[in-house]
Formats: sequence, structure tokens, C-alpha cells
Amino acid sequence: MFHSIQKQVSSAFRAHIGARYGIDVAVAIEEPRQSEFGEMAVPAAFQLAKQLRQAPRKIAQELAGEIGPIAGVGAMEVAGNGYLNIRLDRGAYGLALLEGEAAAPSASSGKLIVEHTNINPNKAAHVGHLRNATLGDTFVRMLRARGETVEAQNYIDNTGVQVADVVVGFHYLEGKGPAEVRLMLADPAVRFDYYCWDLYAHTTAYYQDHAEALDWRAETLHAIEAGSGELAELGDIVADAIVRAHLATMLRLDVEYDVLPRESEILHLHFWAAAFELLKERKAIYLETEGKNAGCWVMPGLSEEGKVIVRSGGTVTYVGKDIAYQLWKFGLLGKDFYYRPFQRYADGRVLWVTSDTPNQEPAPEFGHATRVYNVIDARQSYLQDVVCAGLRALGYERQAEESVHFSYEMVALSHRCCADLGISLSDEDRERPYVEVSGRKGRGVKADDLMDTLISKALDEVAARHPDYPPEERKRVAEQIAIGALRYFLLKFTRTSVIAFDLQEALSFEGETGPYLQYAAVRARNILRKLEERGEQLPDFAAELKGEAMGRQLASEDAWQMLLSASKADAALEKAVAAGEPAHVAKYAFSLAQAFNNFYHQYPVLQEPNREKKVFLLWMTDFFRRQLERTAAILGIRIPEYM
RNA sequence: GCGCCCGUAGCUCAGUUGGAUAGAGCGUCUGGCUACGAACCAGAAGGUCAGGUGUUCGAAUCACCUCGGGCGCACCA
Repeated sequence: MFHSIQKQVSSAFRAHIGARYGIDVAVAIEEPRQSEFGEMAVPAAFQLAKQLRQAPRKIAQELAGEIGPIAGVGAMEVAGNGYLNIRLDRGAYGLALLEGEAAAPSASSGKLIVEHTNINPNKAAHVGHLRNATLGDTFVRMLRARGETVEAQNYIDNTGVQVADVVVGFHYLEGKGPAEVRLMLADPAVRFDYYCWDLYAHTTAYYQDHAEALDWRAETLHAIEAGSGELAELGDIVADAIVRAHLATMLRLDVEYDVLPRESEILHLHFWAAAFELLKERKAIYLETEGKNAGCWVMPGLSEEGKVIVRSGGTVTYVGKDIAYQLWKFGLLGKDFYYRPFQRYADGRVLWVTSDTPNQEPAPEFGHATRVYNVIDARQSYLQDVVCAGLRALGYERQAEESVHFSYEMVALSHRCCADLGISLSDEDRERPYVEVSGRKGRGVKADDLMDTLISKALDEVAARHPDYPPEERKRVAEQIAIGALRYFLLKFTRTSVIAFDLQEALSFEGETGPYLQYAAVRARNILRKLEERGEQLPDFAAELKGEAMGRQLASEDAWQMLLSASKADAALEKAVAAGEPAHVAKYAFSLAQAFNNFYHQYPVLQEPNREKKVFLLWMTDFFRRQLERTAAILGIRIPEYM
């Protein structure tokens, strides 16, 4: 509601200024810091002052006097040395909220692809991966809340070096073949993704002392690329099992996907070969004949020596495959995958995976995006630049523009966190402000361990408050609280901020946290539930709250400010999408919860003796509830039945 | 060396396209539970927005420089 009035005010000013002064300006609408200044401030007079060679205050007075009535605006006044402060018509505003807004027009940006998670399928997920998935999933929810068509992709690098290293571990270091590994998978006592976590660290450590073992890796990589033999079979088993483990981990956080494009299909369906031909044909890459890159196909320009796309041995680098994949996302490759169902979510939606053979079941159309967001950490920005440069070199300027590197800084570990987890640090580590997570060293906080810890803490809190509620119900509530805490914690930082992960901070359920948000929503629901328990009915708000009554109740400054902040969800979402910043939604959600808790303490709704006021307060409660629920849903945070 | 990011209260972080008196949480201190459940609320203390120069009506925000920290610049991804 607030957002739509903002837009109306802005366009009214723009039209008036155009007609009156013959100047076309995009009129900014600000929100004054002090609420006494009204709800909106228009600094347009400052913008015009220079061109008109007049004092801003004088222009502001002219504007205020001449612009005429704007729907929803109650009063307009000149303030400071040229601000135009706008006060809304409170009664009309409240009434409009009560009647409900017209559904947001569905945005028509075409299909948007958001690629996120993308964890190497060779070991358990850690907190860093959770930041990626939570950011990506929340951004998907934000876009969908605006009516966009979004496809969530999770790319699976199942033929890369990291998978090969675990295969090397099984085959060469532990002497295990496919049969033995399958037995492990069938053994409920073995936590396979955790086992691989250790095995991967063990294997990379082994390379340190045995350089000759790197030949095993090369051999394994070739076998996996060729897709035949025992090593390739091991690679399949490992990657498939770990992907399933990752999906299960992400499902705990309510993160779901539409399709899993796999690198093996990019190879087997010759996506790379097609892209390679294009790149050669359009001279985007060349065969280096001298220097350290002799024998490689190289893309020039980005760094001094260029970026190797095809190694001298003839194998493709990850970036090469990524260029082919990016072309496919835009429908530019002239090829498509086959698809088969991989699993089914609780609501019946199918998660598809790419396949190299045709399948009976008809799949939806994937790819063909107008814009692509790649959620990848900031350390890989160079590689994302290479991918874009590849598109440009092929003449796909527009698609390069529409390829967004949705970058974020890494998650590291705080020193206190390392101490809590018993991670030993070198002297060098100790001097740094935080400690980098390292899959190779097996150093990090596993995602499932973190969630388990959170759940057990939440369970203690729930049990203390509700000793006689059924245990399985308490478990469900605790899970929702734990996940709410985790998602909020990962989302409250802006993308450019490095998170020095601190277990004690993440475990907090007080202050600016997910549970604070959940608690506010639970309280709002409790009021409405208690009302019915007392045998009363939720009033017919539209019938009982006419314009005058609404105006009377909103004359109270406190009530007005509370309603105002509760009604800014659209404006907040709009800004957050424009900035590509889920943290803005999180911050808004927190301020919304704060406003409600304020309201909760100030007004004992059910005790209110005055009928009109009670109806108004109940309506406010219900409005807050809806806004809290909606905003929490965008953040992927569930509201528990009780807390 | 080149490129990107960061530097705001004791700590962790927000701060809209440059706007009016720089905010929040945690921590510290003071108060508030007879249940619309305190996982909450009210109040207090706490700032040279790293430093400098510039741009202008106006700078935490933009430009340039300096200092401090992080991350990249692989035939790994």
C-alpha cells in the first residue's frame, strides 16, 4: 500500500513539474527520519533549484501550492530549506488496507533462472554452503513474491576433481570397490557424507607427501570423463549418494529446486563440443603455441596470460563447461538435456535431473531464461567474468548483460568458534581476524551438525516452557525455531560482509533473530485464538470500521506509526529485489516484529472495553499477523504453533 | 604488481537513487511478569562514520590519495 502511494506521488510530481516547468525529472520519494515530518518527503525542489536558478524553498512553495490534490495525500507542507513533507490521509489509508490491495501485477520479465547451492558432491555440506543456499533460496522467494517466473537450479559438478579425490581415497587408499562402497551406503551406522568429509581431507593430505599419487587423480578424472570402468562407477556412486545427502540437508532448511543440471550430461551430450565449435568459429579462443600455456586453447584478455579453457591434454576446464552451461541457460546452445524425475517433494512437485538418454515421462521446459542469477561466492568473480567474456566474444552482448553474478562474501570461523569446536590453529591462523573454512583440511562446521545443535537447544527451551505438550509436537516446534534462527542469522548480513561464524551468536534466540520474528507472529495468533476460546467472534472489520472510525483510531500517533510500519512490506520487498539484497527483507521483518511487540505491550486487545477501539485493535492484530507471516515466508521461516 | 571487497558505539552489523538531529542487536547499568505466556517491553550510558583533500545548497554515502585488513589474478572448482 505504502509503495503504491509512493509511486502515485512520484508520478504526480513528475507530471506536474513537466507541465509547469518543462523539465522531466525522476522524482525521488524519501521517508523522513523524524516521524513528525510526515510519512513522505519530496526533495524535488533541490533538484530543480539549479536549473531554475531559484531558491529551493521558493520552488517548494510553488509546488505545494499548485500541484493540487493527490489521492491518499492528506496534507503537504514546506519544511527546512526546501523539503516538501507529505502527510497521508490516515483514515483513507487504513480503509484501503482493510479493503485489501489489488493483487500485485505479475511482473513480466520472462523467465528468471537462479542457480544456487552447487556443492561439490564429494562430502557433507558446511556453513559456507548454507549461506549460498539460503541466499539463493530467499532470493527465489523474493522474486516469486513479486510475481516473477523463477527456475531454481542446483548445478552438480559430478565429474570434477573433488569427486575424483574421494574416489582415489576409496580405491587406492582404502582398497574399496563399488561393492564395498554400496555396502557402506546400505549400512545405517555409516554417515556416508561425513565419512567422505574425512576421506577427502585424508586424500588431499596424502597428496602433500606423495606427489606421485596425483597420477591416480589424473587417471580417475579420465575414467570419470570417459564414463566407463570401476573408477567411473565409484564416481557415480559417490556423487549420487552425496547429492541425495545434500538435498536432504537443504530440505531441512526448506530449500527446494526445480532441476539439477549435471556436468556429466554436459560432457556426454557434447554440450562442450558444441560450445567449443562456436568459440573456435568466432575466434573467441585460440590455440597457444608458446609459453607456459603452449598446447592449450586460451581465452585472451582477462589476465596477462589469458585463461586456459582446454588443457594441453585435451580435457576441458570447469570454466569451459560453465560457458556451455551458461549458453544453455539462455537457450543459445542449440542443444538440450534429457530429463528424468530425481525425487518428489512433499507437495508432489517433481525435482528433475538431467539425463543423457530420452525418458518416457514428459519434462517441463527448462532453460531459455531472459536473465540468469548465479549465486556464487565473491572469490569466484574472476571465473564469472570469464564466462561473461565468453558470451560477449560470441556476440551475445545482451545475455552477458543479463548474466548476474549474485556474489557474496565467504563464511569463515571466529576464533571463539574454533575454540568452542576444538579446532586447533596454527600461529598464522591466530594472527588473522578470522579462520577460513577448508574442505581440503576438513576444517569447518558441518551443516547437519549445526542444525542438530540448534534443534537440541531449541528443544530445551520449548520443553522448559511447555512440559506437558506431546514430545513429537515439541520436536516439530523446536525444528522450526532452529531453522528460523539459522536462516535469519545467515540472511541478516549483507552480501558484501564476511561472516565470521560464531556458534554462540548463531545459537542466540533473542534480539535480532529468527525466533524474535516467530515469537511476534505466534503472539498475534494467540490473541486471535484466545478471542475464540472466550467465545467471541472475529468481527466483520469492513462492516464495523468505517472511514470515520478508522480516522478516529489512527489519530493516535502510536497506532498510526505501528500501522504504517506494518504496511511497508511491498516497499521493502521492492527495494530488496532492486538491490539484490535479501538482508533488507530480513531487516524489515525484524522492524515489523518490533513494531508488533510494541503494540502488544501497549494495547491489551482483549481487555479493551470500547467496542470501536477493540475492533480496531483486533484488525491491527490480524493485519500484523498477515504481514508477519507473509514476510517470514519470503525469508523461508515458518511460524510454529506455539513457542 | 593488477583487480574486487571491507573499515561506522566495547563486540557483531544496518544505514535507501548524496538529504533534515548517524541506527539496531548483543554486552553493561536501571526498571517492568497475576497468562492476549518475559524467547518480551521501557529507560540510560556509549560515535573524530579509519585519515586527508576535493565535488555541492547538502557527504557515512560520490571522486582522488594515504593507512589498515580480507579475497582473487591455476592446465582446482
